[in-house]
Amino acid sequence: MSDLLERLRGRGWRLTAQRRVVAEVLDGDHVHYTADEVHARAAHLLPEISRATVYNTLGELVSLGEIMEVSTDGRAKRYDPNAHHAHQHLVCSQCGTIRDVHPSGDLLAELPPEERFGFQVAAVEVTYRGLCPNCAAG
Amino acid sequence: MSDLLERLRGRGWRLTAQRRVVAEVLDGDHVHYTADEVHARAAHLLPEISRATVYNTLGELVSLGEIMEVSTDGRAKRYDPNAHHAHQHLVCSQCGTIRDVHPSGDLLAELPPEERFGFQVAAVEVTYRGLCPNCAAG
DNA sequence: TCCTACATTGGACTTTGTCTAAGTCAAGAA
DNA sequence: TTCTTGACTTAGACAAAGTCCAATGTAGGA
Repeated sequence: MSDLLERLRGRGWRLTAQRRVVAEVLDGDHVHYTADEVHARAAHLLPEISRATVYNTLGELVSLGEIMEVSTDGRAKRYDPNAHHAHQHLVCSQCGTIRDVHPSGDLLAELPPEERFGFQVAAVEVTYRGLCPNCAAG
Repeated sequence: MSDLLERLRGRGWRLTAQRRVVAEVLDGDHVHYTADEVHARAAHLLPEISRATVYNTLGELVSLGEIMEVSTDGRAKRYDPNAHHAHQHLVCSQCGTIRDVHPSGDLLAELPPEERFGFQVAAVEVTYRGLCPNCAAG
């Protein structure tokens, strides 16, 4: 994650305490927090940090390609720090747990030309849904 | 669509003017309205209809499996009346236009067992993103 | 026709996110 | 080190999308 801060400084990012704690909160591989969760965790490290700054910082990190926005439930967006490796998501329909997964095959190639309606198709997002082991057991 | 109303009555749905106009608005194949758009169009046919009723009715139609919720942009959910035929969505990243598409292959099968983490995977949602012909031309 | 359980209504409320004006501060210049 | 300046942060107002509730209305069976 210090890599991240270095990279961002290299791109002219002014390095503030607020941005540092947001980056720190997002450190870790299998984390998909909402903006509010990021704010709560950041506030634990830096109590005065404001919601607006968290939203701003998340937005910048998305623009810079350092994190990804994921909306799996039509409610709050979640932020996925694992942006440098292509992956898709597996979501528990009951508790909402999210896991990063790697389907086989070329998902983009599965949309035949006659189903593209002249679009220049650039990306594909896949969400698998089902019951996680915990919820299936309960 | 009168089929729909018959089916719902068969399931004990009380048939009110409000529900009738919501169903009427959703009639048509390639329509993906937001709740607000449904409300606006329903109000054109039945001016006193309230937002709460539109939300209630859409929610019931989703539960009954007659329409599908689609959230392609992290903002308002959209409602897809084409719920009886499996399909996925192709979305223009610029103007937001949505088309129903039919990828080849078995998308569910592309998630290998070792990538399922014990989940009972039941469904897969795919969103293709790109520029529609109009936006690509502009 | 009457009854009643189910449906509708409007408005308050919640959640998620955006915007703005005023104040603060990181980092380069001197 | 201190100064300067434009980028950054803040609190709170605002907006969009959706939920909830108590009061009222009504579809459809008896």
